[in-house]
Amino acid sequence: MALPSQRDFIPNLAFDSVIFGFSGEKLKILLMEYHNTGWLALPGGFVKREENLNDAARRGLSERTGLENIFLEQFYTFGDTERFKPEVMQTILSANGHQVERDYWLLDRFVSVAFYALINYNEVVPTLDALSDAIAWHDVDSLPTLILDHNWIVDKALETLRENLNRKLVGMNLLPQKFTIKELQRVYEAILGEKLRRTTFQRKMLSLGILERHEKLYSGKSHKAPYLYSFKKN
Amino acid sequence: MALPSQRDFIPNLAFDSVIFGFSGEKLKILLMEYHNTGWLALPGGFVKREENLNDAARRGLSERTGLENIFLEQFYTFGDTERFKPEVMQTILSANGHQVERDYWLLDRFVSVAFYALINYNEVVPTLDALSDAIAWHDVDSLPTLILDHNWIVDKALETLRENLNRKLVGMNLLPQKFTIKELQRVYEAILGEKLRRTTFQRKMLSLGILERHEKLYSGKSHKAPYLYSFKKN
DNA sequence: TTCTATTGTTACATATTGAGACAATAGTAG
DNA sequence: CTACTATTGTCTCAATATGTAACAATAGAA
Repeated sequence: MALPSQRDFIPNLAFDSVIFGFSGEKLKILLMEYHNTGWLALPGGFVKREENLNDAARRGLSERTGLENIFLEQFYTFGDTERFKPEVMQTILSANGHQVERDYWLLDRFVSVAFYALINYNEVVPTLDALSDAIAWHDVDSLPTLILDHNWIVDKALETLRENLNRKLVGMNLLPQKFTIKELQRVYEAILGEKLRRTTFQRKMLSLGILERHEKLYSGKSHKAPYLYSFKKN
Repeated sequence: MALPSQRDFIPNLAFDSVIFGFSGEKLKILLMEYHNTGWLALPGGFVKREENLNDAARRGLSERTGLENIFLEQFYTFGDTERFKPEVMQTILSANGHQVERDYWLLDRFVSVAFYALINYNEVVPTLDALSDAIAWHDVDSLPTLILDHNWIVDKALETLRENLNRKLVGMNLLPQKFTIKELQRVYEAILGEKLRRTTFQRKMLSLGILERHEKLYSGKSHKAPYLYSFKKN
């Protein structure tokens, strides 16, 4: 597979995406594993010369997950010189059988705009890119070491997610359209990393007036069935 | 004065700063006026090849205000293609007597990382840059039209400032070290754009336990003198 | 000494949240 | 069909936090 050409992209500028999903129990993110190195990294990409920055990230997200219309937001731009480790990209490229010149554009310094995305775990079909041979979900609370500053990027994404949880009612994007309040509570708990009180959470969510109540969900378990809810359209 | 050389900077990447100050009554920002055009713009600059992104913004801030150790934080990266209007920079350059080639690097597309800064209005000595002939404070609630998307950048900065006001106790950076609660209240009111209730505000601030009480401030007015406060270190 | 404007604090009503109690109910075990 | 269990939806009461107003203290002016 051909490498991306410098001519098509803005030099020295990249994006990386922290793609969050919720398994039903734990908060997870998607990580790429690079061929022959075992190295793990956030999915990312480059910005085309005639493309909006945010559209580039959305394109990358759709290429990796097959999903459109996803919650996606930038949260920080990483531009420290310590990011500049040409030997990392060099190794990844040669592990893929690519010989490049010392001044090849991908070996240069990159400033990376970081985004976080919230998606419905069950709808995704993770798809590889040219340099990777695996893409998989990993628990955010027990991540392995990632390349460059990617662990730091994930930490910052989580921090932003926590801050935006109530302010932007962001939790909804991690669930299917219809869900129980218990499931919503588990999402909040996974993001905040702490247990919440059931009755307080239920009262709080219902009092916001943003939920629409639907039919009950019969799980087959021997207890009272919870109602399903969806978020009101605007 | 010589133009910046492409060789020293990362191409296609800029930063812009929304520098907030508080006059005692109104929230203000610093704007540059470009020579011979009357155009107004946010102070900004470019990132040196061996310089951290955040350090570049801090350098630009210090060049414009003479201040070090300032509250400075990035809040968004603007990367839409509509930003790309080479005729704007072209006009600014020729108004300054610079003839440049069509492919001159400053005429290319730029993605701009935007920062906001909070400074003590009275300590600043606004300083010009190479292309401008005025730098001055402007009321944020009655801004003129700025070049490119700079009005939009200011709006987003204000929005971020409002969101961070309580969360990060950011208001303190706009005041001198010692201040009265009334002055602090005026800062909050200017940022939020609404009147606050005196007693509630006073109780709230004191209950946070972040203020240290000092001597009284005798203003010469005929009424009870308020206490001066400072923020506790850490 | 009286008066005015403003400050710091208290008091009470109202709203929000913490913590637990309780009835309703879907299935399971007898 | 009845007793039992786990979980849900709702209510109650206590503990906090906030809105609103009252009030005493006080720095200077008249």
